[in-house]
Amino acid sequence: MAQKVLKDTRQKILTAAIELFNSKGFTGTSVREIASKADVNVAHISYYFKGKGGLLEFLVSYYYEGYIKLIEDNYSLLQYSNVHAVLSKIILDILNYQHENRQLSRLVYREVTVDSILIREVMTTYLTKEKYYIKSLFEQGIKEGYYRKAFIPHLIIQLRSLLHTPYLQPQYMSEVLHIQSHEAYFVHQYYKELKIWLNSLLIESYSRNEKIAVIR
Amino acid sequence: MAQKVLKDTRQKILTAAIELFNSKGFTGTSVREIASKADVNVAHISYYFKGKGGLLEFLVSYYYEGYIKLIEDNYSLLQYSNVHAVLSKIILDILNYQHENRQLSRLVYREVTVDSILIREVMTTYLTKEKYYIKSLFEQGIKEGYYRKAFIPHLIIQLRSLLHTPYLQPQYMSEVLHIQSHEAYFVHQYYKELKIWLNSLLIESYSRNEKIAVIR
DNA sequence: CATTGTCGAGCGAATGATAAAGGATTCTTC
DNA sequence: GAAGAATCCTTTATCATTCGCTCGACAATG
Repeated sequence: MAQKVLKDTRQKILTAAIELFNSKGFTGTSVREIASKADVNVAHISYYFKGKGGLLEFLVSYYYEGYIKLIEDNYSLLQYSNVHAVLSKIILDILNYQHENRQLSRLVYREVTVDSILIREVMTTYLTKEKYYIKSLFEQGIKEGYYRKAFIPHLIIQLRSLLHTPYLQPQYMSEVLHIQSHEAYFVHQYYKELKIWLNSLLIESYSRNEKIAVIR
Repeated sequence: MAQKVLKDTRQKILTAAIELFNSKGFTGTSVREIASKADVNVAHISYYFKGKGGLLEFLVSYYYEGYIKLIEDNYSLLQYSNVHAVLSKIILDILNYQHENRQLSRLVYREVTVDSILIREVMTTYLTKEKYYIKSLFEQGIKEGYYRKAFIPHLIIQLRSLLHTPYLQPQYMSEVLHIQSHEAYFVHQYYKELKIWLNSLLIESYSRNEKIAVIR
């Protein structure tokens, strides 16, 4: 009877869980809190997600599915473009992806730092893929003479650090640095910074005349 | 009776707590686990630290006390040195500090990303100080013409990202990138990378002839 | 003796999970 | 389209654990 609810139960649980996991952490949130915030019966969480753990697993997988797809899509454009342009575009897309999924980003990046079986699985699937693509791009860039020689794993950790940290620490960004990282404008601003970092990898002759096109 | 125990109860609790908070997170660890691992009675935790929360508070404060002291000590050397040298030394010292307190670093950096009253206090005391010193150094560097003009808060978040992330994600470092960030050698290697980043802030004339001395 | 440290026991509250039963909806078959 | 079956969704109530914390007794120390 009555009108159909706008959000179905499943989606309401997800929304509430993201918000609570984001602000209180996974282990710091109880299923009753989630059910209460979602205005839903407690049993639904087990019904739809096989318990609290399954809920986190779903969220993490969902996040990294989109994250990896984004990288793969850009990587496949390599045949029509060049390494530097593709990397730039990946950086921009990841920033936007994080911006659109701010709460989810923070909780995923945080929970991924605890020791657990789930996390180990995530690393061997998604994060290994991420590494593969980024590594390939840097390798090609070096091979083709665009980028200076460097220890690639160190480049990867630097890139990841720079990309993720602002979205892992939004309260620090706003309350200490007074940067409103949740505003869309931040993405543009910060993207410029990361471009500078990426350009610093270019060998001098290329960085001078900007021979390499940039996708905008 | 018997011989005096090597570690006193208080210290045993701290050691166990660091290990458990590090691997399972604050809310993911119970006081009973800590007491059990420390081979100590549960009541001791409340007796010495006023409960589990007080234990975390102590650890976080302890960590940032050393962290800030390190920065302040270097900052005070500014009168005998120059901005670039001081910043380089701070980077190296922080890396070493994190290396010597690996488990504590990870747990502090993780717990600092959850919303809580404790964290808000930490930010307004320690992290504001950190920001003050780093900001001052960058400002002076720019004013004196060493560094290119830049938006300083963005420099700070970049520096912090690059410094902290490897110690926030040691499992990622080892299992995905195959970098043994827990070995002392990593500090030296990674320091070179951060020097490159810092040098990229130098304006061209300075970066070319390396006029500015580097503390080693 | 007074202070400090240690210990076991247990309190009340909260935790994650599920069984059982009923309701709602969809699908099958005629 | 109607009757019945099957599936899906929702609710209530409750289970067994585990949570953080503290009380009161006891031992060690100075």
